Amino acid sequence: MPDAEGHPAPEDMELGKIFAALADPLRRKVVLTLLREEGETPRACGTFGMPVAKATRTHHFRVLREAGLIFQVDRGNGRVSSLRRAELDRRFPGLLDLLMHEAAREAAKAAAAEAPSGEALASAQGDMPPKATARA
Amino acid sequence: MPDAEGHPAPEDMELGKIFAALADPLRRKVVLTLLREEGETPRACGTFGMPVAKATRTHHFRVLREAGLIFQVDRGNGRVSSLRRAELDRRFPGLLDLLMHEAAREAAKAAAAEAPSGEALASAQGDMPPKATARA
DNA sequence: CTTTAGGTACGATGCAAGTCGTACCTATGA
DNA sequence: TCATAGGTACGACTTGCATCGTACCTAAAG
Repeated sequence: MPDAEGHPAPEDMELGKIFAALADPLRRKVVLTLLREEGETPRACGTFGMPVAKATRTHHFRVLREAGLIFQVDRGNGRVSSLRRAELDRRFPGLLDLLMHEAAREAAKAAAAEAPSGEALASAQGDMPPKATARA
Repeated sequence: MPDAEGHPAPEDMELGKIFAALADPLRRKVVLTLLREEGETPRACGTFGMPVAKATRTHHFRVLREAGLIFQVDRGNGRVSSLRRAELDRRFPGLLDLLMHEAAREAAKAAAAEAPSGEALASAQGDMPPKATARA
């Protein structure tokens, strides 16, 4: 049962909603960013560089929140979002690793596209060790 | 690059399409069925018990095929579908485990709803060992 | 060869999702 | 106090998705 702010309890999270939320590339990027910056100073909602209007941004964050992926809390003026990592790892083990794995793969592919050294290209085609060698 | 029948190569599979395909409960059920019956005699398309019309079934199978989740091949009269398990395990490691884990959880939850023995109910709330104790 | 069963193609429809503009609310800061 | 920045609520629009009926195709069965 969700709380007043619309955060579902782990046992109420639905895989269908999780998948639907992560099907959108913008929302996937937000989760990835949160995943990478875990432990750092929490980000404000509008600092993710989403190329959409304010209202659309609110919509995307609501989808992420109601699916159970992120936790939002008011902080003075704005509102900060954080990944519900521990709960997600329990409820959907392997989900976040899947996202990280794909992000690493895409980063390697992008690197190979700019510096086609053959070696990087080959590793971009298959699977790769969890080592993100992004270049930008 | 997809082949003539619309099967994408592993390196062309997109996580967004995979998530979008698996966001639908009917399609998720098909993948789960294929996953459970791996190695058995291949199923025909229409034997999955989908409560939809023929045209709708074709649509769902096309989404699964074009996402890269299933492989379809004509066999005489009908057409049989099989899970692209090896390729999926390489390209998206943990994805199928995630589906199996959730299926086991839902099976345990359904069992607890009919036989509330307390023990099964407690295991249905948290995580559980990969042991599907479905009852129907 | 005709029938029949399994699937696809095409077009139509209803609904949900992504997008935006505008108005409104709430803290912070001048 | 007033202005401003960060977010939400609401309504509207557009696109895509799930659904279906119908027509058509192909192979097995008779």
